[in-house]
Amino acid sequence: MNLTLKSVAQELGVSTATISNAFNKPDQLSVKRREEILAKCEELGYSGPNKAARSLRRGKTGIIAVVLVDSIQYVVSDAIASTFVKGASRVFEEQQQQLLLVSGSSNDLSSVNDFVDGYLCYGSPTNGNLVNALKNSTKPVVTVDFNLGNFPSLNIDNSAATQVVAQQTLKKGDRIAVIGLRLIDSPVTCRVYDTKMYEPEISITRRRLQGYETAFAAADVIFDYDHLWSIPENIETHAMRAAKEVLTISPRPNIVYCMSDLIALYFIRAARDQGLRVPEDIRVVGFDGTKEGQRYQPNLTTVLQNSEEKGVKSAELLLSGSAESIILPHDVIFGESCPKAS
Amino acid sequence: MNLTLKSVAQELGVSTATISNAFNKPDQLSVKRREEILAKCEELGYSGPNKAARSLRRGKTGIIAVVLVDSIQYVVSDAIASTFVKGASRVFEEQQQQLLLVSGSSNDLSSVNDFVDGYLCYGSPTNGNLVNALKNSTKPVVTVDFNLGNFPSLNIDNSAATQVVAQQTLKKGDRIAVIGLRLIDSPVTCRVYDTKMYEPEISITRRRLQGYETAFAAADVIFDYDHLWSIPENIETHAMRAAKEVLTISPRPNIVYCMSDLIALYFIRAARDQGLRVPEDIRVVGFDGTKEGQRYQPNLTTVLQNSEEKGVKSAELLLSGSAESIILPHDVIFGESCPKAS
DNA sequence: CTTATTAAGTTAAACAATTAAGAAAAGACT
DNA sequence: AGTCTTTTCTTAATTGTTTAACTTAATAAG
Repeated sequence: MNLTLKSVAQELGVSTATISNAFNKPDQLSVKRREEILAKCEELGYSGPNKAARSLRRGKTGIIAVVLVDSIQYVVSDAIASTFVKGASRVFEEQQQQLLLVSGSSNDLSSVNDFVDGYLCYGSPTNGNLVNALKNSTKPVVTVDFNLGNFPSLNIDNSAATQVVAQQTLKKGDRIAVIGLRLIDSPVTCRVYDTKMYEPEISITRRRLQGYETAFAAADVIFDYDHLWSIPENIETHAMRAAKEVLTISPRPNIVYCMSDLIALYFIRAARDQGLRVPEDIRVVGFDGTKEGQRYQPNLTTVLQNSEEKGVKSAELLLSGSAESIILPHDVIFGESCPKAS
Repeated sequence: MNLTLKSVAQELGVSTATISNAFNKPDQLSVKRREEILAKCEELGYSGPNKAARSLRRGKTGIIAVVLVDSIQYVVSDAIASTFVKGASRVFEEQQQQLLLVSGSSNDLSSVNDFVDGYLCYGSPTNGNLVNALKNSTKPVVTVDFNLGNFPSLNIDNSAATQVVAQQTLKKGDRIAVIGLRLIDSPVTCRVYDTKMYEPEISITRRRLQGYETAFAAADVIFDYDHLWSIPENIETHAMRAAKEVLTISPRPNIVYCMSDLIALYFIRAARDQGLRVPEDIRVVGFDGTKEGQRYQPNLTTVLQNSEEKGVKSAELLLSGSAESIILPHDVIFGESCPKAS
């Protein structure tokens, strides 16, 4: 037989309300009675009110869904994303909230919606169904790295960051290439040309591109989208493919802006495989400020964003119930892969 | 106003049972009526029966807890563990089960127990409270990399693996050191000496040690626990610390068995920092068969275990309800870091 | 034209808690 | 002693479903 409030109440000869209060509202009964009850529960092996029933009645579950726009598999193997989860999970642990990891590829949230108190969404939601599901949510939502309707969000100023980097690295007469990440809705690595890109609202990388473009325009450097690549995932295969394509351009670009450190590192590798020197023959800029990028020889010129802090702040934002959005600061790091232009 | 079965039923002038059946048991009502109902629900924005209420009534939630003995932060940053999660999550996705990641540091499962249908537990449960919580669970449990009571489990034969590796690499007169992982209950890197180690039942690394010892004994090589280190976490800091301590032994060991590839790689780095050659001056053996270990120069002699398959098989085992335990096969790889002894 | 069978719905009792409102007992105050 | 508070506990409604058991209507069989 399963233990319930009712069965325990019977056992003790008190009402179910009293047992419930013993667990939830200690001031509603005498100290002595409360101790009796808790002792008896311990003895019987009753571990407290059933959470499903409680949440049904209360409308709260104590579980927060962390929605990862890319599949769970991706996040678990991606350093940036996993650091984000690390930060968020620390806050939830402190505030006694459980964390439910939800893959954004799952298209709808109906299967978990009733078990969670809110959503912490990370990534770039190129998945329209998911966006709709979130929009229609009656529960609190915080978005990270993208904006959605009036939901509070947490971002760094991506376009300002790339604009500053480009402005301070670009020289007159430079031949530019840009390797972007998820700029267009395609499963393959390719040039962008005139393909319709994701909207800046939704895509951080599109905003990064805007920053570059502003700087390019200000420096009177011509930049066409046939020198712009988009890779679908931040992994070796795609990065290498794009790098090799970039290196076939004639005349060869002498500066490459990459939208992640990972892309930048593989680009350097590809360039060296062809006997090119970085930064002498070709300068390379990254984005993220990963440890790998800083340890590498040459270390990367990049934008440092503190992913763990993103996790922490966004989790706090969600739990606070505040409706404000937050812009986190970032740092521009000048490394050997692309020295600051004087 | 919240939409419920009841409110939708009223709107349509039918009973709640009929609406429920429209969602759960299509054969209990006419096709026409069912379509009417589903259309109306769509129109009203009712997305189906509330899951909390359903689980209260049914006693099933459709959520599986993946319990990570180490903190979530650790797993997310550890390649082996994250590959495991990757495999498991694929199976759950296929079988329409949600995955709830639970940190084993949370000491008890009462906060999630009512929301899950079962537990998939990964790691070495050095946390006694957690072990008790699992033992008392009334829900299905599958353990991976350790055994707990009569619960079905999934393991590779750790002691056989290390025994074979040691047996085929050891030479007469070798001076041995072993760098273990979580062999004792300590937060610091240190020699084991006569400290009480975890039981083999619970600790895969203790079982690995047993394999080594069997081989050492068979080869008539003396091995004392003052040449045995234990590091608390599989990360750079601890690995480096242990490596440096090992390298101070005089006379210096000429073969080191490491209980993970990560430890082995950092050991090689530390040895080279001191001008030593691997394998000429000192031979190094790893464990796990990671990509990094195979790509490195020299590539590692190690034991390959397929973590993703572990995730897949254990998830399937849990969902199948079978009570059998599984021993997965492993491979011994001989690399340049420690050639096979002839 | 009965009678048996099947189909299509309804009723009402769980499921395991929470909580507002009320009752009884105990203490405090005049 | 009588009245007013406060403390302590109980009653009973409520949360959103599922499902066994029942009713009614329609169809098939004899």
